[in-house]
Amino acid sequence: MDKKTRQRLEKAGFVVTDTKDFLGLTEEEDRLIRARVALAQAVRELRKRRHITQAQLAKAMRSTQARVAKIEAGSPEVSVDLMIRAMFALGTSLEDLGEVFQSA
Amino acid sequence: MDKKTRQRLEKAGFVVTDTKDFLGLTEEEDRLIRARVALAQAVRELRKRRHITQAQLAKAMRSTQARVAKIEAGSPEVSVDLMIRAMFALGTSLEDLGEVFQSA
DNA sequence: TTGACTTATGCCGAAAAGGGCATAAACTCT
DNA sequence: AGAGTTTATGCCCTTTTCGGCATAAGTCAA
Repeated sequence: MDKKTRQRLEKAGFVVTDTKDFLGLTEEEDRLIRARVALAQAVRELRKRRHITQAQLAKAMRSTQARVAKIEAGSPEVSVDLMIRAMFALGTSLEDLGEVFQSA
Repeated sequence: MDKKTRQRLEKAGFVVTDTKDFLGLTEEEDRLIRARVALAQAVRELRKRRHITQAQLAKAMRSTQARVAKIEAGSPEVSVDLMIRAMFALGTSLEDLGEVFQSA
């Protein structure tokens, strides 16, 4: 949201905030969630770029299609470990994995 | 190990390899382990730089001293999630976290 | 050396995360 | 529209990971 829009909204009586403040997250929780969301997106984008289905990725990482769907959805019931395994199964280097966190 | 040393050893009949090949790890497994080791080291170094004990870090991240010891030991029974929580509790940014992976 | 402090290891029961499976929902192509 | 494919959800049971706790082992200063 740009500054002008924000000022216009605030003038109109709205309270403009971000998800972290709105949900009352600590800085640590916020970072963890941002990292998870970034990983989820990265997995989906990379998988699509490779032109493979969730089922194929699942096989490559010895998991299931259902799990991959949950990974990409950023479901809280999947661990960062599993997300990273997905990234590696897609051929991601440690270098590129690092960038995913940095872009979060 | 530098090239000269390696050649000397091979001439003497030794087989020089790395842990990945020796243990027969896949590329994915190797990357995951390297990432975990790098995280473990990063937690310990950062904690020491902050001059706090394992117990203090444990409290900050709502875990236990025993867990922190296992994190720093790179124990397979601790998840990457927990390691990352430790890094964040130590004040690490997403930017810096990314670098930890890249240096692995 | 002994006593405080810190770190390492092991065990337990509880909670989280995983795979397997079924099936619903969404999307594609003819 | 309907069949085929891909993705999303939910449930169950098993495995993994967790905190809590006790205690061993290591460190260091008095």
